[in-house]
Amino acid sequence: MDPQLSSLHDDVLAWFGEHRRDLPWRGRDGERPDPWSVLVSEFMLQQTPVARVLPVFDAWMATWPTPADLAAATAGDAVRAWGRLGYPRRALRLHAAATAIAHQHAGRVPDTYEALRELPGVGDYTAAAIASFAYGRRVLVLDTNVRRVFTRVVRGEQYPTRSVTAAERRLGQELMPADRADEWAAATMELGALVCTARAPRCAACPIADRCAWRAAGYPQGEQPKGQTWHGTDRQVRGRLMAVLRESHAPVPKAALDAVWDDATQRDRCLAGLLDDGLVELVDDDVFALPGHDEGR
DNA sequence: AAAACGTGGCA
DNA sequence: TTGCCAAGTTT
Repeated sequence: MDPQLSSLHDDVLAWFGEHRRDLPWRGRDGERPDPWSVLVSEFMLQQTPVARVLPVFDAWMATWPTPADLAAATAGDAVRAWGRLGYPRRALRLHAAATAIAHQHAGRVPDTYEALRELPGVGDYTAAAIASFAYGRRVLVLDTNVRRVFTRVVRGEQYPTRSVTAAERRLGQELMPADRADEWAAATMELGALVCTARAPRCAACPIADRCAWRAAGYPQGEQPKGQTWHGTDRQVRGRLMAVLRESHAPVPKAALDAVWDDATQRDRCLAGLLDDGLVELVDDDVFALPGHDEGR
């Protein structure tokens, strides 16, 4: 084993041992976490900060402690419980994943990357994360935190590219330790989340600052991909429409939805999009609700 | 393969 | 106040 690599592992893992956050989806004192908890948390954490996930996660697991419990609920119940986490299609896909697990996997969360990857809403990152954290498999977990850490430490650049490159995967594989790969994944993610942050990295607290290529190069500023616009977009309109549906337990007349946005063309396009996505159902003439509102009564 | 897809906190 | 950013996936 390359001694430099070995000491890199040691330093990062030692730092993790001291600064690891005690999050509810993580196992206690060396024990593996519940795979369902890992899966639910990973869905919620897609593009959403830990602090906002915590309360919703707790309520979710109390309501649906197993995949079969969620599968027995309606999709609308899932969307409503999702609350204001954002990207409500994730709630729909989590519900669909639970249904697939209940019916095609005997209620057990799959334990291989390949099987996980088949579940709705589970992409490369999420499949790797569940396989690693829940089952200890030695798979490469590349999230935005890990990518940023590797890009800075090894490549000497401030920001990773928009999408994962083959070179990045190669590097990630080379850096991955033979043992405790799951701990390495969690540690490098945590380092990116707590120290090697996007905006104001806390290099003074970094266990590997002495070998960081970006730091050694004098922190050259990189080009940032252009940010997303928000005001006036369909996403904003969809968000407002969903908020009305979510907060009402009774079906909603179209007039109530019309009130959230002036531009009728855009508003109707967005409502049609939500219907198409399966986030909204037409329950009567000009009356709408979250999906499956009248099932199981 | 670029673009769509929510939300709220923080600088 | 505006813009950035957060454990991505899908089409």
